[in-house]
Amino acid sequence: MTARKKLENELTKEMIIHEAHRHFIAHDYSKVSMREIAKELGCTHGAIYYHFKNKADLFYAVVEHYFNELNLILSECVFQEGNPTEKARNVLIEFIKFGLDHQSQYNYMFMKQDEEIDPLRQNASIESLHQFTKTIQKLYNEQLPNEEIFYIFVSMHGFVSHYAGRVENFEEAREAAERFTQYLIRALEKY
Amino acid sequence: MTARKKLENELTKEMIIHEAHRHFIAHDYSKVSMREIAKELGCTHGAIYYHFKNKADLFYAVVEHYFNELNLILSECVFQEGNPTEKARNVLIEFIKFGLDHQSQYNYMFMKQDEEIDPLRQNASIESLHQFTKTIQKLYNEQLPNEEIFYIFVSMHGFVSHYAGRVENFEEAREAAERFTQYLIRALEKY
DNA sequence: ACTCTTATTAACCAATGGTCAATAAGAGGT
DNA sequence: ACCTCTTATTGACCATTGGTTAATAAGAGT
Repeated sequence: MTARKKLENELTKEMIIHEAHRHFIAHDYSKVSMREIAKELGCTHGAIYYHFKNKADLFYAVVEHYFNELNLILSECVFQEGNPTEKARNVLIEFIKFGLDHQSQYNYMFMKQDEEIDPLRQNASIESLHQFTKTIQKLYNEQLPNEEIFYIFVSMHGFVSHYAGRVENFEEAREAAERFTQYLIRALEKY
Repeated sequence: MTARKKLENELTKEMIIHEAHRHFIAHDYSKVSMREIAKELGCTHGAIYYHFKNKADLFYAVVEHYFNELNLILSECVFQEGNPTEKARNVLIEFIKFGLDHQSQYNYMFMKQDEEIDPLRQNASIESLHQFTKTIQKLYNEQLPNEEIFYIFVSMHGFVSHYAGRVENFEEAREAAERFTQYLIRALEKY
């Protein structure tokens, strides 16, 4: 059976995700309504429910992209120039940069605890921690205790979640982030 | 003018806060409705709006108590037995304990970024950070750079917000918390 | 008795997430 | 051309929500 030809203005999941994304980066989950999104897509909100089972489902489809993006960023840090220390610090910086440049997403990826959303997101967020640990281990020839890396992760997470909402983007917290990552790496290497 | 005698079943702010508190510790802010609270108080939700200008206002009245409690806990740590290092670590432990034993509240006190709530809470949360800094400084004879203490605060905050939702209470994370605080103090004293 | 203030109700509003029967319209077979 | 199957979409509908407001009840002071 050949795939049915899309009508002129037929809705696709991608179109919906794209539009939803625009709204979720601008406003909190609870402030974004399915009707708003539908309006801008030129359809009724009922149509969205044909493609996504509910609001949380649509939201997760949006956030999933960000997990992929973050994992990519982290894994690419290894191939940049510099010694292990510099590279490791860069991993931290990039993580923080991601967190502060995509605050709403970060919020949902790592912070928000909401039954409505959580089951879907749990795995992806653990996966990201794994990715982070693996990356750092590689830089230090697997010599560090995983626990020590976990401490770094947790602390870095604290930095992001503290500055989120207080600054608009990473740039505004760059200096603080640089000092903080220096502090973290120092602690790591003094171990 | 003598204060008007309360009717038999007249509503008081305290009654409302008490009932609201019961709901907010059990469910997320967005899941708690003014009508639920009113129902259990035996009044209509309109009556609550006479005492509190809106839901966020009521919520903050609930959370305010927790800021006071936390500040009290932190300030009392100084008077316990032990050397400065032990005392300092105890401050961290107590902070984490508070965070993990009152997760929903902690969430709103330090994490949630919501225009609806934020303006009210901003000051109190900064105040808590001040309290923390002052306490630690006192223990180390004002010898530390404030920035270093801030790093500890941020990291500790990261620990709490990572474990929140993953454990039920402080007890379940006690061992991890003890190792983590050791790590933090070590980093602080090696400065 | 009258007035003032305080507290509460009940009806109302606009908005929300979600459901569903009805329907439009392409695809395939006859 | 006609019928049928499937897919996509509408629009009416529902319960629930935060919030507003006119009406009202009732104690206090004069």
